[in-house]
Amino acid sequence: MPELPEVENVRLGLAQMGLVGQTIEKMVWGGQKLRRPIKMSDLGKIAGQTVVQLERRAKFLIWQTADFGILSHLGMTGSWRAFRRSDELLKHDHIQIYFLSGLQLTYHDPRRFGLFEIMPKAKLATHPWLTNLGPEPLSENFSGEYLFKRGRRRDAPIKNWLMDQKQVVGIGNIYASEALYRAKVRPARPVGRVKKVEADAIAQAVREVLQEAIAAGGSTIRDYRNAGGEAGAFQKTFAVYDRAEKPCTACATSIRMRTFSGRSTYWCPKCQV
DNA sequence: CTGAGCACCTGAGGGC
DNA sequence: TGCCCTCAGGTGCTCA
Repeated sequence: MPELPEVENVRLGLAQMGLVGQTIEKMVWGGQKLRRPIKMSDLGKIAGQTVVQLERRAKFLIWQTADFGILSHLGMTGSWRAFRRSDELLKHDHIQIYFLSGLQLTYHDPRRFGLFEIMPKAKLATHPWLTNLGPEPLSENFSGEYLFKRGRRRDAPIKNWLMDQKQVVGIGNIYASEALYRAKVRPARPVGRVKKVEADAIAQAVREVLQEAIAAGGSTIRDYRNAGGEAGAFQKTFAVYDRAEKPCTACATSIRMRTFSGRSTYWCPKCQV
């Protein structure tokens, strides 16, 4: 489900609710494993800890307390919702975090592709989930030049390369198609055959699409909700994603779809070269 | 090493 | 109504 704009909106929402500064009373896990089992012993250690920092890196949410780091990845269908304490649980609610203030956070994830782990703070920096990640697409470290240089002699379709978190993080199936449409480059083009000017256009398009999607509250196809339970709005302005056979908004040509490594991919055969 | 395919899960929606 | 099939915002493993 969530790509960078959705995770960023969850982070913003949690920050606005004042998560930083809240003290954890207890954490409860329902027992169903996500992508990996959650270590029960870790949950007990977190009681009494105060959240001092909330960040996003790639598609991970990172919480820090004085002594611990908490990593959360939403997978395809994960969401955190915040509300005043209540014992009412929905199906697929897996983790509850109770705060002394009365705030409660619940992790909900029907498909259970998400990840959740608590670790001593010192282990955060070297955690395997956070190593081998490419640059943040909205940082200076991601540019057309970076794409052009790193993509040389690579044969993978540019679309797959953009989704590879080792190359650049945060871009998933929706925003890869949307960014390539804006950059006017076909998704099947091998990265190694992307020209420098095109690489510049792609990097710029990635930044624009992600920033606009963040501002629109992310994209909601079915599951995504922010921490307040609200859907995003960026799906209303998709140029190509999920628009197979519909007219291109620029030239009216029928939008084409095919799968790349098992993922549906959309483009305009006339606007994109 | 690279790239492709599949596995991991549940639920929604379409065809019959 | 119900069954069966396909598909879904991700990623990690295996295999050629």
